[in-house]
Amino acid sequence: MANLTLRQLRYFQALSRHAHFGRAADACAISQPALSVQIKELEENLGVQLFERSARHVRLTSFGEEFALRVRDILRSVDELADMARASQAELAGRLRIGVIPTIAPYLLPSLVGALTRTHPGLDLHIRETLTSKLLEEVTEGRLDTAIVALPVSESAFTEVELFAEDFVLIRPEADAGKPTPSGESLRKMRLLLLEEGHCFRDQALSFCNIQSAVPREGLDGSSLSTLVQMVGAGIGVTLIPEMAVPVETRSAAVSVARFDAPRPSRTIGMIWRKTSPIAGQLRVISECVREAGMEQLA
Amino acid sequence: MANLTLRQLRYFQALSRHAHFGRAADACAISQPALSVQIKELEENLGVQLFERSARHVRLTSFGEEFALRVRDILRSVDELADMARASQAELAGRLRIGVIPTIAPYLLPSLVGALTRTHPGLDLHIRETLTSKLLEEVTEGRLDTAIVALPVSESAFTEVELFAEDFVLIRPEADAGKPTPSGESLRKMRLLLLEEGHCFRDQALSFCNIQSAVPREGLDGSSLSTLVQMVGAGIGVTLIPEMAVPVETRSAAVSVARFDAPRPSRTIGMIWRKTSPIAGQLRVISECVREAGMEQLA
DNA sequence: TTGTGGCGATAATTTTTAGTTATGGCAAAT
DNA sequence: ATTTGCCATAACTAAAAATTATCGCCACAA
Repeated sequence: MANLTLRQLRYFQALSRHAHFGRAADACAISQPALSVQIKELEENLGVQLFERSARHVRLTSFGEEFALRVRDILRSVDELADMARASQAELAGRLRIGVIPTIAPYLLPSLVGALTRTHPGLDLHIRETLTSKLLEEVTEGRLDTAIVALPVSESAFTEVELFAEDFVLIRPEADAGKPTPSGESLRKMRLLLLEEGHCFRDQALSFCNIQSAVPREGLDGSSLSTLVQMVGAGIGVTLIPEMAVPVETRSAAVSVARFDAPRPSRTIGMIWRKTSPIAGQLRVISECVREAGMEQLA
Repeated sequence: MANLTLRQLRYFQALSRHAHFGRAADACAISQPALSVQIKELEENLGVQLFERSARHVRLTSFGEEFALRVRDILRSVDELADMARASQAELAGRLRIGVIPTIAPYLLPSLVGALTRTHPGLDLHIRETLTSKLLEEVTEGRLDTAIVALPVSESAFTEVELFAEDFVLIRPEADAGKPTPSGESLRKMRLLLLEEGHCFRDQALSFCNIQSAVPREGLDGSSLSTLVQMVGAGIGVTLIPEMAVPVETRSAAVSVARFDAPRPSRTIGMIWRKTSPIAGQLRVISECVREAGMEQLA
């Protein structure tokens, strides 16, 4: 016994509406025998007569009437599936899950979220801030659509796009303002305050100073750039922060900002997503928005 | 562009459950390429990617997840259609619309309804009592499944089954009890009370008396057998009623019952339905119940 | 009665769709 | 570098659904 098909249900609906095989077949754009056969098979599948045929009339049986009610709902639901798909096709709409590293998020998100919701009102933004390793894991698992991190990530499963480069700047106590800017190497002799293990920026900073991250250090780690800057203001030491954090973090702290001479330390910020992501196209558009938001912050 | 099919939705569901083409294909009892192709066509139909395929994983897209929810409901509804059909197959269940003529209904229905609901609890009985002409029309239009009427009806679109014959009896004032039973012909000279125009029993009675129904008569028509009997009790005249009505109608009236000698007047009661009725089989079973109920009344 | 016309069923055939097996390619793992 | 697992593609076969042609029934008219 063959299976129930949507086609049969559609033909059934046409016939129940027209109560005439010929006209129903026309409505379905098929020949009358094709309709007859499909209706017959439908009835055989169900083991129930749906229509009563007499020489003069075609009429739904009482079972057929009840059947028709349910079929109507089913066909409507099916058509809605297609509608739903079409609606979701509207570019840049629907849920978008972005992960951002902590040394970018506080400075980039305000303008980024504003820009995205303004230009793409259909977007349902979900933002998650955490360390790079977790972001990569979540993107891999499909729990995030994309992440904004420092490049390179070098995972072959990901597409990487570069967004912008940002320099590192030295934050010193206010009293040090105007003193010559030390080199990376000479930072090793100062009390350099860094983020906790796991932050990519910690490693980037250490690398600039040519320090092995394995070297044990006591009590000099902060959990955020903001904390580090406050510690500098309290005279505990000096720190490095990315350029983008400068306006926010130095606004209300008694510190001075020093920029390095070339070769200036810097990092590249980029966006990544799974190469297999179905919204790769949309993500590329999003990445342009992110770049603009970043450039604006850096200007 | 081809159409969405239930098959595709079923395959989609399997794949969304197994997240693996090979295993999902097994579950559907088809080969892996067949599944791949159908899923691909589904995605092309919708114009949306439902699954994200990477070398290691198959995963629903976020659209796919939403899609899956709806698909689940749709497939359940479709399966229910088949269930519904199967359930309706249980003989003698579901709605049954019976029409009955007024000169039978009050006497037959109590025992008939009791018997039917007792022996076939699945039945949803709808009973309508009206004149034969209306019953025939409603059966023809499919608004009734069957009707209990006096035969013959002689409509080629109907199946007729004879149920039982019932005699006509003469109802006279109590004072006439024991007097010789008059012949049909001699009734013409008495004040014969009859039902209104339209009742088949009126015509049957007139025919027994060899009276043309066209003959005008003044003020002697009653709207029910009960009224006629009451009128007889009041000394207004005599009347004929069918045998089946005797126990009920003469119980509390000051009248006498006289039965005719052969050839005794009688009529045949039967059941009719459209030859094309899908429940012809069930109706034949029902007709046996009706016959039994009738015989019981006549006993 | 005897056409006759409308209408649905059936038959024979073709076209379309779905499925099979065989094979390819790619990324991950050894 | 090679193997392995897994999905996609190709070529081909089987099954399903159309098409056209035709039949048969029944109501209605001549």
